[in-house]
Amino acid sequence: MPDETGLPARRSASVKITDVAAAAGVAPMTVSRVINTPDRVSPETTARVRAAIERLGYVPNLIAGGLSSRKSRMVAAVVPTIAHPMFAGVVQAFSDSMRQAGYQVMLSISGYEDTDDEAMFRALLGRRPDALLITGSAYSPATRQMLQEARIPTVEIWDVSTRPIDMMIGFDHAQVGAEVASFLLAKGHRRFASLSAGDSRALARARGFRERLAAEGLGLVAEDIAPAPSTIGAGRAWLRRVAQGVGEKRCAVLCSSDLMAFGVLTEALARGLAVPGTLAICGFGNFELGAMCEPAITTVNLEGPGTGREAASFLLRRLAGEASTVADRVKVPFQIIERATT
Amino acid sequence: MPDETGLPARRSASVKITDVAAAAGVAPMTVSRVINTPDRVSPETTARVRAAIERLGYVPNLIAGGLSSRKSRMVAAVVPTIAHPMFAGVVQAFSDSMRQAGYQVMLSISGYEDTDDEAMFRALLGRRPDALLITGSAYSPATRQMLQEARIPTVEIWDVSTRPIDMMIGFDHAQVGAEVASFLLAKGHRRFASLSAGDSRALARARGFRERLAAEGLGLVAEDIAPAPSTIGAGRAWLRRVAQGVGEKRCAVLCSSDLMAFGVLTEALARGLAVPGTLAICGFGNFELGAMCEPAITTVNLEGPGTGREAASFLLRRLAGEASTVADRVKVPFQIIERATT
DNA sequence: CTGAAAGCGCTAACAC
DNA sequence: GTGTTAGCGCTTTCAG
Repeated sequence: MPDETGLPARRSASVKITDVAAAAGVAPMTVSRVINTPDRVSPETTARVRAAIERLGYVPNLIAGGLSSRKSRMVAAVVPTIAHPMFAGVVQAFSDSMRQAGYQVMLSISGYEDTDDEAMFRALLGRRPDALLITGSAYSPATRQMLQEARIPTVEIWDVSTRPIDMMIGFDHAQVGAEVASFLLAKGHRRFASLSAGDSRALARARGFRERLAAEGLGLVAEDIAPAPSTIGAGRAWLRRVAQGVGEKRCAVLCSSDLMAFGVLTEALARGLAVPGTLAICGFGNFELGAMCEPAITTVNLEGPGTGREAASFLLRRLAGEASTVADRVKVPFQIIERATT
Repeated sequence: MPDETGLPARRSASVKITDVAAAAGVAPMTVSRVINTPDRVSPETTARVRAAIERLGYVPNLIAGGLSSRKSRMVAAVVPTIAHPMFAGVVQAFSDSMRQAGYQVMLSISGYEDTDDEAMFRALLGRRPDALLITGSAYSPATRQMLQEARIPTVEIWDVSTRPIDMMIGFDHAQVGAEVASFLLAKGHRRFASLSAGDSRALARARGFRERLAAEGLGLVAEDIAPAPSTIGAGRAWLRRVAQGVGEKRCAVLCSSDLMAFGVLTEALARGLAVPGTLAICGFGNFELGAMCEPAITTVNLEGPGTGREAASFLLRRLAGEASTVADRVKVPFQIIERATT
């Protein structure tokens, strides 16, 4: 008799391990072994079970398995955006590495606004990820406590300024700003401007930049903030607004990203400002765009994909049972790449 | 007596519903109700339970709950890359919409190579997502069957050329190519070239372009393929290679994306080729870059975020119990946006 | 090498 | 409005 759907011999709504076991004439536990520890099952049994799995189209319920073994084989990743090449690269590399090791990534895009991070992390931790990747450190004390009590390997990337929850891969954003300032000073610049995105790390770079200049007794011709994340449009719009003041004499500007820098560059060329003659421009992030445009943009290199891979390897090592070491707190090196805009 | 860790009065390794129930003096089921259906519990009880939850730092195990209720409240999303603004936009919008509705996104970045899609989908479906977003349609028959047997709402985006598994939001890539050809013909062009990324959909656009021109008795001066995904660098490298042939007489080129188009544009300007005088360029995707660079690039607009949001709303509607309708097969409109490079 | 029993942490279904 | 019972589909543990 055909079932309700009218389809002939339809497979059961969801094939489970007991169905496979019955079909293969073994205990459910043996099916489980064939899947998870095949070397502990005889070749003949394995073959029979495999055939049954194939025939029934069995897809093991990892949720049920995870509940039992207390391992979800999922990891959570939190980034502010993936619209930026930097974070897209981090997420892509991280996700590749984790997937190869059998982990599935739950992605949370947190945005830059301070929305309810506690609710977000609660939703994440409720799914019992085996490990956690977090970008930055703008969480509340309550959230911090929740993360610590989750007692899972956690790596924070993209910053080093706070006491870490667990592991950390990042760098000092203020230091980047300061080093760019030093670099530009060494090139003979004396007039400066800064265009920053409104997120805490971009602002830290702008601050480092400003303070290093202040130490030389120099101020900024313009110091502006655009909503995060930084965009090409924000760069163009900014220069359109400040071109009069900034463009009247040789000036060097630090931008929050190569995207913004490209916007400033494009607007400068459209206005006939010489780059780097009248306006020197430094970006951040070393995106393909900055390397490929004309003139190519001086920037700060950071290895997003490298960070993603390293974060994965930190977590995987911990998941494999290795203890925490001091080396789990890594300062990512960065380099200023001088190109044609300075 | 302190526990093994030596920490004073440390909270249990993991607080569970029975702990909260005991602390509040109620049954576990009542705790569950306070969390999931608060209106069915008296205010006093709710208050007591809430206090216990707070005090113990209870984070409900959604995995266990999901196993019981057969709802994981997770959705899987598969995209070839997130390094491209188009897919980054789709994923970001999709993930926002789903998260607002209480769903967590499991992201799988499949790449463009034909790796083992069956293994990937098996890993995904094993986590029993409540719904599925898939980009494109390059899966094997076995995978297709697996997806159908999962019997969960599924939406395929970014293409319409195949018979869908379930819902679909996309457009005909060959048609896009053909319409760009018509557009360029109408502008008086008679010499053409095409630079395509090597993925099936970009190739379909290139084919549509070629065939529409062939119908007019016109061939292509150059027709090249670069590895997917398309990049700025590939665009520059291509023109460097073919500049002699392509640049000797007025020519119009179709690129797989605005990124590639920007690469071609930049190389053209660097070589002193007039754009659009000598070389006309059309991109695809309507990325910010193409709109903001000088000269701005003619492109095909597609609303990535809109697609992501619509995909989410399709799935959510289905998850809310609404039946499938014909309107679940949507052809996304696209428009040629004429800017300065044609 | 294989199996049986017990239970992971929660919720559906049914009492009361 | 609240509690009890019986699983969800798998793996752990212990026997053989």
